Amino acid sequence: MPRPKTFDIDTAIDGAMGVFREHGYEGTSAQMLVDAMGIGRQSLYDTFGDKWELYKGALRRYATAEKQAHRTALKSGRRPIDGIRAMIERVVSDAATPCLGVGSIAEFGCSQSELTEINLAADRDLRGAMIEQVRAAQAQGDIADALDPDAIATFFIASFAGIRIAARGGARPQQLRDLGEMAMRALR
Amino acid sequence: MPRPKTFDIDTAIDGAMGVFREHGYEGTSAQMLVDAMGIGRQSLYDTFGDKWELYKGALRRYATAEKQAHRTALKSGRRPIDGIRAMIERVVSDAATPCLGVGSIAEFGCSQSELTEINLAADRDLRGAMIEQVRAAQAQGDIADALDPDAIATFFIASFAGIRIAARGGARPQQLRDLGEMAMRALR
DNA sequence: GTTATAATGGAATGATCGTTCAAGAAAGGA
DNA sequence: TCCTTTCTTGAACGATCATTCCATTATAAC
Repeated sequence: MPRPKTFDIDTAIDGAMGVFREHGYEGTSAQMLVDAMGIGRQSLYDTFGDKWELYKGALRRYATAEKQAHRTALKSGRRPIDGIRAMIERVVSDAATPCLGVGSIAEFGCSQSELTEINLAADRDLRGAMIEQVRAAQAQGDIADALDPDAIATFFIASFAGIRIAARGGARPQQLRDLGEMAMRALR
Repeated sequence: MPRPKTFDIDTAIDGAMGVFREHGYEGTSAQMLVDAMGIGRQSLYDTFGDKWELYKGALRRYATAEKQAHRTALKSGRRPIDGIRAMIERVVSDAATPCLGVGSIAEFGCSQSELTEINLAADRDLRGAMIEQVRAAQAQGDIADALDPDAIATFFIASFAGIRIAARGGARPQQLRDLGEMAMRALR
């Protein structure tokens, strides 16, 4: 009978994710992946296929985790607007580590349909939760009724990308907090 | 006496810029550059040194051109707020083509000081013009006095990055226009 | 112990990378 | 005409790339 796997696949993917987040797809070599994942080169290819497949796996895992974190923050707090604020503040305080979603879009745009599909699926899910929350906040008078919830969701996602690019470009924490404040301000 | 140069250096750099904008630094090969620039490979290395030097040249040229375009839009219109709106609308309507500034930051972050310096220099210049314009708009009551002009400038720049990433991710023109509207709204 | 699989590490493959060498064609000033 | 330089082209270089082959060791179930 077979010897069971000893290393955890998700842990290995997390290692790959870290490298891809920092250096992008083209900027990452197989050797960097081997080092960061803590497994042998052959195990890498046996388990994940090739570099591209591994990148997709990392992006998939990142997207679902990030989406979940957003939703959790969104549902936190007593009032709907509190959840929205919590979501923004989480992005602000986590902006120091690069975002693989933004990275993949900056690097590939829409040219790789497999990536676009992954990003769009997470986007769609998250957008749904956002719209729901925005509607609730509007019902409580915390967000202007004139605003279209869908446009606000788009605005959130774009603002997050803006904050993350700002952070990657060297913005200081205070500036990032101000950006979060400005985003909140647009809702009134 | 020597034969004068036949190709225009800036035109060649523009060709390189187009490739770098679309594929990033690592995703661009020397052959792609030769094809896009319309010059021989040897001329490329004779004139520009190497790929990295060429990338810096392209970024430098892009940054100054972009900064200038921003300033021109900023100064247009009768009232200061009109200039601000024009600047935002220009970003919205040009968002279809990728931004080399955003691309360089997404790809390298702050790890390459030579790039950071180029981006920061343009940023500093542009920020100065923005602050001036914001103060004028505040004096006319078109932007809330409570807002710090410097924070608004940061917000503009981050919003532009957000809009451009959104566009690169496949956002439709209407969504981009909405993003511009939301950015304007945060100023009230 | 035997067997089947997991996993590692090193060497090798073929491709592509950025870059340079070498030679020739083109073009203006003398 | 003859220089001198520009520019192009193709071949070549060494390095690195992703990937695979191979031999070896380790560990579980039988």
